[in-house]
Amino acid sequence: MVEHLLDKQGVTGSSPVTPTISSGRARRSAGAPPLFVFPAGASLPKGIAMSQSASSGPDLSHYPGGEELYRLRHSAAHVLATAVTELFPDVKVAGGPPVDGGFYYDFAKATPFTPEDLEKIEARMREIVALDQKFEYAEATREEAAQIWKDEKYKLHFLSVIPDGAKVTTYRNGNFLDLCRGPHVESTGKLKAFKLTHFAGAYWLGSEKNEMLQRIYGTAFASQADLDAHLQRIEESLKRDHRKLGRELDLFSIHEEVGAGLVHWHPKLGMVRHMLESFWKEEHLKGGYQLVYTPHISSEKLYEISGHLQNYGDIMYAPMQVDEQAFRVKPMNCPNHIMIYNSRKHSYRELPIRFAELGTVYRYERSGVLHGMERVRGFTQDDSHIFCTPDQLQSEIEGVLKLMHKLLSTCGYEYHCYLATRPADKYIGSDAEWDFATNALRQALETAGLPYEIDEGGGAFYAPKIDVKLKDALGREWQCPTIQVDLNLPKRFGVYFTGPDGQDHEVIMLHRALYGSLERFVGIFIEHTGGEFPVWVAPTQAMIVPVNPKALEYAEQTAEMLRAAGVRVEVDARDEKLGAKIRDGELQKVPYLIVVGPRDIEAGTCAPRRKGQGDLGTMPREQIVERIREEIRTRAH
RNA sequence: GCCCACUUAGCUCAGUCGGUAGAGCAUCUCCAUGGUAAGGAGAAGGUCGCCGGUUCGAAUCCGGCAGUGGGCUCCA
Repeated sequence: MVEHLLDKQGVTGSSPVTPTISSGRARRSAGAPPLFVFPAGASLPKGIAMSQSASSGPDLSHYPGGEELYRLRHSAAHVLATAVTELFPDVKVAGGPPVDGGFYYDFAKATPFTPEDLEKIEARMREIVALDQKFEYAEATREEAAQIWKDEKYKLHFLSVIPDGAKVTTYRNGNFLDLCRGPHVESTGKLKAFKLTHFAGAYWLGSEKNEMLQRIYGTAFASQADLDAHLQRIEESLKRDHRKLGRELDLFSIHEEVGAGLVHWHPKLGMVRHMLESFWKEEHLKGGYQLVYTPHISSEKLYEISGHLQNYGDIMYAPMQVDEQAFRVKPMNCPNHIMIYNSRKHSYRELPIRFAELGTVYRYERSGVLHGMERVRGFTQDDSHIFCTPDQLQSEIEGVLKLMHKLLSTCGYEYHCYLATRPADKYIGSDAEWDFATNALRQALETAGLPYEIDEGGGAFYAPKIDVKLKDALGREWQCPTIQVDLNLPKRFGVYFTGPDGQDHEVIMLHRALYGSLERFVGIFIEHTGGEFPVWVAPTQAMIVPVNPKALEYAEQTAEMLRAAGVRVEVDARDEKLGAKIRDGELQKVPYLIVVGPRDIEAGTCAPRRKGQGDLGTMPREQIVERIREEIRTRAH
């Protein structure tokens, strides 16, 4: 069996290799935990960590969908690799883990796969499933493994990173042998429902310094019904894509003539933004923030002092030469806020000082990362910098978390936090400073009772931070709120307060954005709501629909009642049939369509229809005015 | 930035073998006076993303650029 195996792998060396063969099932029943190999740098599903010890398998219970689904997808990845190596003998195999929602496998291939290749591969996979090949477990010595994969540089890399003392484990199905820690299903026949979904380039080991491999993505489920439901869900999600709704609801546009990643907000989305900004200002003023406004461009000198030019120069727009001085469009607001702070001396009695600005910044993001409103080149951060003493830091963070919760929960979000700690290699400041700042963030999270995950090494080079990521329609995460303790700028700019001792002390600077950027936040908000905005932000809150022109005057009168109550209301006076006006109102996702006709005129009634609920029946006009007013007042979602 | 794919009317899309372009919706005009998801008729609307090449002839084939989409990498 082993010889057969080696032959298929093209191993022709004279030294016989004899891995111990045992079935995965036998091995598990013997009490040994399942093992599996991830390519380093592969994006792992949340909660699944690469185990450092081969003797302790990872906890698969965190895998979304559970361990069984994990096995299924992991095995599907092997079947994919089996099919690919059979159809394309020249490919080199890299790695293929299950990921959230599916699996992938990476291959090195001289020419990229085509859509037709994908069909052939999937067809071959179905044949392999029909063959019901057993997944067979075997252990090998390092020398044996090195011999087996001597022509597979990617596998040799994975072999080289298996920790000393750990077992080298393999799984084989048919002619395909993989360096792998499992676990797998018993045989390929268990794969009842799978589908290859797409393919894309992916850097080897996730580093753009390395060559690009060809990655094929797929998904697998326990049953065809589950798979169909999954595909159906994706199809439904695509209908909530903010780029699609942006066109359909006339919300925003991006123009080639203007530039990629530069958003034009149309009137309706302008109203949504206005409402979110008003709410934001109201809450910030209540929270002791002071509004500031700063220039959009500044001398390049500012960014030399801040260090941004050195560290972020490649994302800044090129300089403009004015009066023999180089100016830059601002990529962040912090230096300007420091300028305001440093324009005079500050006593410890004044602290904390909280400057807030809806500050528009421009960053030259690489073209491949742009994504509708969610990743753009010009955006407005709901930015704030808090200058405080070390003693005040923790309570300030707590205050920020409280404010963040108010904004996010009002918009209808549930969220979870990441505590991003010091990066492994590049960072500034002392261990003591990092510990102090990181502990303050952690303590604040715990005081606030917010669950969080540690994002080890995910901090900025200048600061640990709390990040909150919100999901778009397809479940992709986007970083929105961020709270960062800045260990860098106070030193570079010399930001001090005068203490009770009459001496200058360095301030602690907290940098935070709670929506993150209005563009990204609103983009996700569109997807979160599916374009059905809560009444308090809806551009048009109510549409009066006269049954026929005879009811037009009564419709205007009804609109006036609502307007007087602070409701954004319009009258659909078009010469269309009622059914058509209802349909258009529904498609435009107006929260309240209020039908009025001859029957209502005498009784003073109307027939409102709530988006998502349908016809509410006939009621006095005063009643609907009150209902809508209340919904706006409470910012119901 | 990298890999792959795509770009035809305002929107969603057809367009065969290379022979100068089509539908539905939206828009405009007229007719229809209507109670909860599309009333009817007609008109107008396109330098087929841009630049170059091959060809008697290019939406169609080739190259470059731009933009968009899916990923990778990077980030609010």
